[in-house]
Amino acid sequence: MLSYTEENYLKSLLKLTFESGTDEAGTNELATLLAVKPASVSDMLKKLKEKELVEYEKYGKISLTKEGRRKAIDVLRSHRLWETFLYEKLEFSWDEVHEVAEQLEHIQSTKLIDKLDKFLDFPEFDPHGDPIPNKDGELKVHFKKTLAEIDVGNSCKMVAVKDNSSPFLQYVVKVGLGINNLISVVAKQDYDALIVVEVNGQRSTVSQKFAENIFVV
Amino acid sequence: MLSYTEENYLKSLLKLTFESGTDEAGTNELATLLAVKPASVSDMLKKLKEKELVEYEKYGKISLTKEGRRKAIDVLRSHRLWETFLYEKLEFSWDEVHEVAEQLEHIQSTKLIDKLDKFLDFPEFDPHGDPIPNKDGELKVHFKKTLAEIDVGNSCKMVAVKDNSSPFLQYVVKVGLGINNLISVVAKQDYDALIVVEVNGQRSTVSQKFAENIFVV
DNA sequence: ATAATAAGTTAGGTTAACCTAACAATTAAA
DNA sequence: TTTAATTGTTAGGTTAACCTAACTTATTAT
Repeated sequence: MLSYTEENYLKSLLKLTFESGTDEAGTNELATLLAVKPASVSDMLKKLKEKELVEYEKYGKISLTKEGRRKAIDVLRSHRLWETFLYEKLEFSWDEVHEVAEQLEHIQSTKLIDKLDKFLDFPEFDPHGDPIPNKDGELKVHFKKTLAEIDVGNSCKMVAVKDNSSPFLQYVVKVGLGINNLISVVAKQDYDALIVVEVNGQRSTVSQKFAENIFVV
Repeated sequence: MLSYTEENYLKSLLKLTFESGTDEAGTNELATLLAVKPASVSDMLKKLKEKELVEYEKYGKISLTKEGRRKAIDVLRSHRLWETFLYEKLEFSWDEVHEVAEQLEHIQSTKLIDKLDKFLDFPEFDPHGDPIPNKDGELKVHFKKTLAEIDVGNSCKMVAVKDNSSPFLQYVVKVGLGINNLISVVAKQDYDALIVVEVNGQRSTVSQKFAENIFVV
């Protein structure tokens, strides 16, 4: 049985891996997200490593084990189901659900979560549009936006690719893109759906098709 | 803001006062109910006294202050509303609701509880028949059984009276009854609804009307 | 390649809530 | 009313999760 705090560490670790697109995270990052000092994170990592929920070596990167990831996904599932409940059944507003769900997500009862899931008719997305993992820990979609959905003048960070084929990946590199790069959308041609982006000062023109295969946050 | 643990102490104290019919409790009693050692209770009582949630002097009886009682009632309200929710909406069985409600009752959000209350259409009783305090901390009924509902051969403990008039109270004393007395129901006459009870070895015959004004547990 | 900066760890300390063991006060029984 | 049993308190210790301050390792920039 995990403590409230351990669950929060795992959940935050999962969040960081989602956001970075890699499956690794650092101590400071995690400390910031949890609003805790890095020293506390070092402490907790020892415990989580003992329990085989994370993998890491001193001064190395942190990643979730299969079991750790599963536990984290269960917390996420719980959180998003509660958000959905608060929004749909109790008429909480969009911005109020998170805070209360932060507490509710730690209630220990698999039965409760599964019954809640059924009561809500097995929703696939929470009020923020984020996917809700199912009973088996499966998420339908990991990232909600593609580069194609970013409006002119806005920026975003590349997080993953949809298409893993070599030709595509080679093209990505050529444009100067890579995981964690910041992308600014400079202009869009409505007529032929071309998009002008800027990455590290380098401008490139890409197609709609290309942009739909780049996941961003 | 009270901790999870402080809330449990207050809740248990309220429970003891309900059960004993007085508004006082002892350290050992409380320790047993909380599954904790008496020494821990002594520790906590200091803290609760500091916060003006309980009144007590060393080696004396413990009682809730007005504020402490109010907090305890809010926890009770939360607990019973959650039990109702689990039973009515999530199809939990009668015996499963308590354990999960023990956790849910500590979620900190007045808004959540009030919205839940509304969602359930302001129920007055939980699945066990216990009254649910309203938003202002008012309970409709404090005790669910009267002496009239006890079957022949069973015993119960007197906890309170419904009728506070002098004639009735004098009659109560005459029968040998008082707060905390154990009562055995020896026989019942169906025809004229008379009940034979035994209190401290003393047998008395009382009417249905009388029995309906004695609350028991 | 070395120095400066950032990132991560360790040692030692704090707090809340618990514990045991020893003691003190109260209540009940002889 | 003195003893015995019960009840309650205190002192000192433990654990989880946090902290600060000092240190070590890794990364980045010159």
